[in-house]
Amino acid sequence: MADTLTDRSQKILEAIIEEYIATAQPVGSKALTRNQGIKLSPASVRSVMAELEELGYLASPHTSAGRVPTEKGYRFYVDTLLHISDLDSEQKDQIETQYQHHGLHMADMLREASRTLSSFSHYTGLVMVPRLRATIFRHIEFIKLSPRLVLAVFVTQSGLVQNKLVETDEDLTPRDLEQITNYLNQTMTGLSIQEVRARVVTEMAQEKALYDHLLRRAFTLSSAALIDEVSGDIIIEGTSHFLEQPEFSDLKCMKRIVQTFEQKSILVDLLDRGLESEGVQVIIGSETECNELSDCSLITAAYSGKRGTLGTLGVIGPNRMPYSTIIPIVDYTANLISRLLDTDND
Amino acid sequence: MADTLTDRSQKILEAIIEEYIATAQPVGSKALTRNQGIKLSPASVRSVMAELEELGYLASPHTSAGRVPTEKGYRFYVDTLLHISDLDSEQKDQIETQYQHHGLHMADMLREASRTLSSFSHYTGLVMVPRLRATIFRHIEFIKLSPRLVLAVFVTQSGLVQNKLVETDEDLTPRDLEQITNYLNQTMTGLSIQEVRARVVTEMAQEKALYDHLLRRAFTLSSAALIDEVSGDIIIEGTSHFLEQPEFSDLKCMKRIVQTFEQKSILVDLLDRGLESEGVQVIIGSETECNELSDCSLITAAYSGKRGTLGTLGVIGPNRMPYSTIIPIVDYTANLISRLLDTDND
DNA sequence: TTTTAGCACTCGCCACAAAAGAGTGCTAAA
DNA sequence: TTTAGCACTCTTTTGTGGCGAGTGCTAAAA
Repeated sequence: MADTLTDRSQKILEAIIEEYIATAQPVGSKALTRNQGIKLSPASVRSVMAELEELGYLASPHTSAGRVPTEKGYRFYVDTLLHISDLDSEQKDQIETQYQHHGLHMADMLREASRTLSSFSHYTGLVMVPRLRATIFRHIEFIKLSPRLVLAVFVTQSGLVQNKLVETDEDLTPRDLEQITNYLNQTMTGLSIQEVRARVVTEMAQEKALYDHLLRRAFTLSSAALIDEVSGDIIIEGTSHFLEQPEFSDLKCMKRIVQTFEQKSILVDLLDRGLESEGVQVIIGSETECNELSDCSLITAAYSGKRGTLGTLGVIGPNRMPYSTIIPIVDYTANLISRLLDTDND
Repeated sequence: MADTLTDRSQKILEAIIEEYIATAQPVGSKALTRNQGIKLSPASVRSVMAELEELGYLASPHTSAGRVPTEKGYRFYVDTLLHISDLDSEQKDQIETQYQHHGLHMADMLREASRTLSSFSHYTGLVMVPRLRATIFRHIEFIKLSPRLVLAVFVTQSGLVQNKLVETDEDLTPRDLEQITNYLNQTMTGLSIQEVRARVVTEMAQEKALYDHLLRRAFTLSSAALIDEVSGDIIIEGTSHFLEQPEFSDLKCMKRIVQTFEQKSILVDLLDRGLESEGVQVIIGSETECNELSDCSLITAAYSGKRGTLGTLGVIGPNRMPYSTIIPIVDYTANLISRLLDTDND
């Protein structure tokens, strides 16, 4: 197929998609000629529309309705038609001020990011909490709570704090713990968690370490403390915006989506995809590879700390999203978070 | 008004409410005589129903529909008609096993409680994270992250771990921090947070403390670390169950409720109410004193640790909830959590 | 006195039909 | 190549009548 659409076809496709995004109604030829700067008669537009439908960019719900973009249509729109403008500085300021009243705590910041994404986009905000494995060791501390119970507090370079309760088989003294703490902090600081883990494993394997009681304990404790959660956590805000979308007025369908959100794991996978990419990613409909989300699209971007990508954040909504306004919001938020993480915990 | 309903009226009211809870349909006189062990003719039932409507226990949506319980009806039902049975041991086991795969971390346990409440009740689970002020000091630790940045890790008797980043105006050495940590842990362990706070305030006010550099620092740091969050946090699970309720098929109304959930603060207030009461509380409809929740009811119970009430948990759903099955679930869960908190962190 | 059967009445719900409206594709003219 | 005209299709809306469920009242039965 000659997939190179003529200039005119592209203009019309763009106009249709934007009209549909704005109204959620199938758009007809007449409506197009009325609203936009399209200088053609409805009849001409119709022939182009028929062509676009033939090529799979549009679909008609039924004979006497207008046209609706297909996923292919959205994809083409996002890839080649869309011109995204920068946020105006007023909006940037507005977003930025949301973070000022918050503390330095990374968790608070990420929650606020999700809220902000949601309230500025009017869709649902998603923020993935950094996977442990993506982080850099900064500090670990073991606190003895009771004879066999130790609280491991682990702080990453980016300021993420993670607690884990560890049961020990021997009664370690505070002095032991202090030594272990000191040892680990001296040797591990600045290493990535992968490196730390690898180190723990190899050193534990070497016999010489096994002779050293202290070291063995240190490695046992730290490996218990640094077990990665199976799946990363995710912060979802603004689910209620989904209830505003006319396309989800069907309660059955609505419920499936909300349940998928509550499960979280699927969203984690989707956000994971954006980890390695630069800039803003758009996942449309069935590209989610999840039946429940086949009418949803995600706009995601990765955020990073001092050393490399930490996680991703974004917005999820119906396919019919105003990409041109939301992409800059996601982009700006990701950059803002990266900036804050860079400077905050110096 | 002679508010003492006759035995027969009560029976009929009970039957109507239970029928309505089961079917979500207005119940008519005929349906009643068919289903239940009511040995009266529809006509007799009708006259009783008219009477109950007169007294405000029932309402009719329109002439040719059956009757629907009013809030007053539900209230009466819950207060005097309801006979709650214990959970059978099978269900108890089922609930209890949910907690076995989870670690010792209190936060995980509370999240699991919310999930369990939701999945066993088929409504929405709510768990309030203990307010700092309701807890007992167990351990505090200050970790130096950078010259002016200290991470305060605070552990309560019940095992709740709370982090706070504190900016200091002077560059404290690890040695300083250790001394401060030791001092606080020696003097404060076992005190309630109120007591700790009071102590910090009074000691800071005494001049003699001000001369002691170490002490002053200790109190400054700890008061910064122990500031109560304005509102407690809350764990909500199973919002999607609301989408199953026929009474909320109106999207507008649905959305208002979900938004209220997202805001959390209103739910926090509602859960707060149960803090001082023994046993299970039921809040019905407008008793929530929140317009958005005027069609919702809450079933809550307080849970406690070694020393006194820590927080509350419960279920929220439509007024038309099967109170008789949910009350035992909430009750049992609250007791279970209390038990786990008592034994876990010895 | 209490309960019940009978009956007229009200009202929402549903199915069906007709009309209205929106949009299309095709064809022929500009 | 573009456009006006037109017949056609299919949804949506509106209206109507009948059905069913349920009620309140009254008079008879227990």
